[in-house]
Amino acid sequence: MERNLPDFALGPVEVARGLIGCTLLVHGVGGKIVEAEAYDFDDEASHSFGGVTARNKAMFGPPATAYVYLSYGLHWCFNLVCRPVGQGAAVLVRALEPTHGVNAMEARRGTSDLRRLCAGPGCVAQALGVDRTFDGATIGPPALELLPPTAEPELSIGSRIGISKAANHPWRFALKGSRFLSKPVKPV
DNA sequence: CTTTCGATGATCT
DNA sequence: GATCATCGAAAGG
Repeated sequence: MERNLPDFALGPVEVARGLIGCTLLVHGVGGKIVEAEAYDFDDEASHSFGGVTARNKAMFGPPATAYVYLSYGLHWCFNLVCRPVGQGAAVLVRALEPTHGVNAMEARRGTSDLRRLCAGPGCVAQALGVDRTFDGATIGPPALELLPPTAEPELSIGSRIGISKAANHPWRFALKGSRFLSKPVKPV
């Protein structure tokens, strides 16, 4: 059964689920998405909660564009914008299984530990060379490519991590059994 | 294996 | 002035 890219006409929870198993490439470098979290438009934990600001305005742009922000003053984090249009819903890409351009990623990350190369949102952005210049960018070659899964992924589902508000929603999705996750998914 | 903590700066109140 | 969708090193079991 052939799988497709997630339908960005759907909300962030469906898109986050659908992104697992897709391949994300930035200028040809990246890997298979094994972990993603949904941030909805009416979600207290979402940067969009409370309306448009200078930082989050890309979240309110068209679906299938990027929202990139600086976390803790140190780490870039990469999101994909979803419907509803103009409401600020997005999916945070949290971990990849490295497949393309491993040498480049090792150089950027300063490690050759394959397992930790893209294990966490800050690590993903660093490995792929993502920074503020990608904020608001539209998905499409050559800079930003998203390829569909080659097989039906089996999922693990858990609560989002690293947040203090609205932490109870089961909006963290992962490829079951992957050893490239930022953290294990707690059993339901 | 786990928990704790410092780095570091933009953002928002 | 407080918070923060993080990371990695260090210390403890």
